[in-house]
Amino acid sequence: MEKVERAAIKVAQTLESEILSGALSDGSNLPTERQLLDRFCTSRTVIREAIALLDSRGYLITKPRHRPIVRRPGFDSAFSVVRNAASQLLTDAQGLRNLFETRIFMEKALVRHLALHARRDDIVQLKAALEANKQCIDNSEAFYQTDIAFHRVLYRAMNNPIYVSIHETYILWLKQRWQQMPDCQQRNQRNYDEHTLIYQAILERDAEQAEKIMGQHLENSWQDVKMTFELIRQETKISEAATGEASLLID
Amino acid sequence: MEKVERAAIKVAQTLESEILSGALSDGSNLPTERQLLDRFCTSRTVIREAIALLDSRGYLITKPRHRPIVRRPGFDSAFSVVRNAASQLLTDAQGLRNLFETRIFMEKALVRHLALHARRDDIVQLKAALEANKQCIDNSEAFYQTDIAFHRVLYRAMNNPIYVSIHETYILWLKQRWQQMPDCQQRNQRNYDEHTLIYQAILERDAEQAEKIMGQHLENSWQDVKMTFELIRQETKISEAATGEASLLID
DNA sequence: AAAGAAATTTGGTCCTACCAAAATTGGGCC
DNA sequence: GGCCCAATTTTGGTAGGACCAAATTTCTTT
Repeated sequence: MEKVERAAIKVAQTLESEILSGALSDGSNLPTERQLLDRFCTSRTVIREAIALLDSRGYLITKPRHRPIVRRPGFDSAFSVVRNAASQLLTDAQGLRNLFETRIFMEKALVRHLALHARRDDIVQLKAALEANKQCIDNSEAFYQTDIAFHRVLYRAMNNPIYVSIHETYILWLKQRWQQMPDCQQRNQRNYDEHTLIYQAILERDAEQAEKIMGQHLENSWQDVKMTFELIRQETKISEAATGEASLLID
Repeated sequence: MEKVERAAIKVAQTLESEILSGALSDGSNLPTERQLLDRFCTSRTVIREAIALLDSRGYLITKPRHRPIVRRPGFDSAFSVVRNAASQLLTDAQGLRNLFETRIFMEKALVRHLALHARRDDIVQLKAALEANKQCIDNSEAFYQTDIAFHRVLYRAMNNPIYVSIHETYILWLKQRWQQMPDCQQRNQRNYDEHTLIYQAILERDAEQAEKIMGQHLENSWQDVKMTFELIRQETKISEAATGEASLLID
């Protein structure tokens, strides 16, 4: 179509189609830059630019001094791109709340759906996840993992990989927040209890109840997240005050 | 933290923080590469790499032979990144269905929410969108726009910009499909009727009914989308057959 | 003051070179 | 033969210079 197309884009498109067609198989290494340079009869600049492009679109995963690894993109890679793009929005309290709100909305809808349409197997998995969750109440790290696993069952039950990717993205976004939360066995217990109530509501096919409990559950979680947020604000305030003093001294 | 960090990343981070702080104001041009080169005491290679990075993360919009334009990212830019990343998945029938399924799920949940919590203003906007929709039944292009506008009201009613971005992304993904649909006034009429039923259900605060109609509405839409998909498949089949004949002739 | 021509700047591409980190090779040892 | 460690080669990251065509700016002309 367009004759004036940047060279890197053409190379990237060629490689992209080879990745999609399987000529470059998933998980294998990309040829070295000098090999590609040779093959495409172009400069290393262009090759490296093309690699950067493919990386940004999720066709490759690159580590600083290593050969790029080919990755046939799925929905997860699509979402891995948003992760970076939105990362900055998570430092803003309102942005994070907006995001968390969509999660609440999503999971409320999920449990409603499950309460109405859960199959036997879904129930079994939920039960198992709940049990694993119970075993870890006294271990915050392990509890966090099983907590995630419990929620993941909800997404998985949709039988559509996109939901799983969405869940993983939420987790990734919230991970840094969780790492700043203090250990609190009481919180674990509360979360477990709420999980149990959700499970029971689904078991009893009570969509209203399931949705309601999930709403409460996640609003409670939000309070935890918000708390870490305010902790940080206090810290920065303190450090600002400190630098303020320093500047006074300088004056 | 890490002493072994790629130079381009450091430059990108510096520029990123300047964009976020407003030192580089939204809409303004980035300094020329040579100016940046001078400022950061590094090679043009690194500068260009940093620019590519910022571009891929939505902090800049670049046109081939022009200065990059600074863009303070919002949720929409975050989603604009997914648009590219997922575009290839839309050529796969299963991928598109998975995507459409999430839209159905989302909008069913939206109308349920609206039926339960719509405020007077939301109703007014829905009514207006519906009326505009009605006026365009005989004009597919205009109908398409008002159709989108009607659904957009649902997302907007959540008072959270993320929902709007999600909607825009769905629209963008499906746009190319719609462009391949044949004009069909009958289809417009059907869609309008369904919109009306949804509106009425919300008006009557009948969440179940609203959700049900929305489900039917979007499943019908899916049939339209799917149809365009099969049209393409037939065409490629035909062209393949043609090339097959050609090769026979060559033999 | 507006329009057009000339000069300058800038982005895209190419090349060469260097260094440190990986990958590969080659021994030497068990 | 198989395994581990050192020497060697290859490779990715960065620097810096060069060239061209497209953009931009400056200057001239009307």
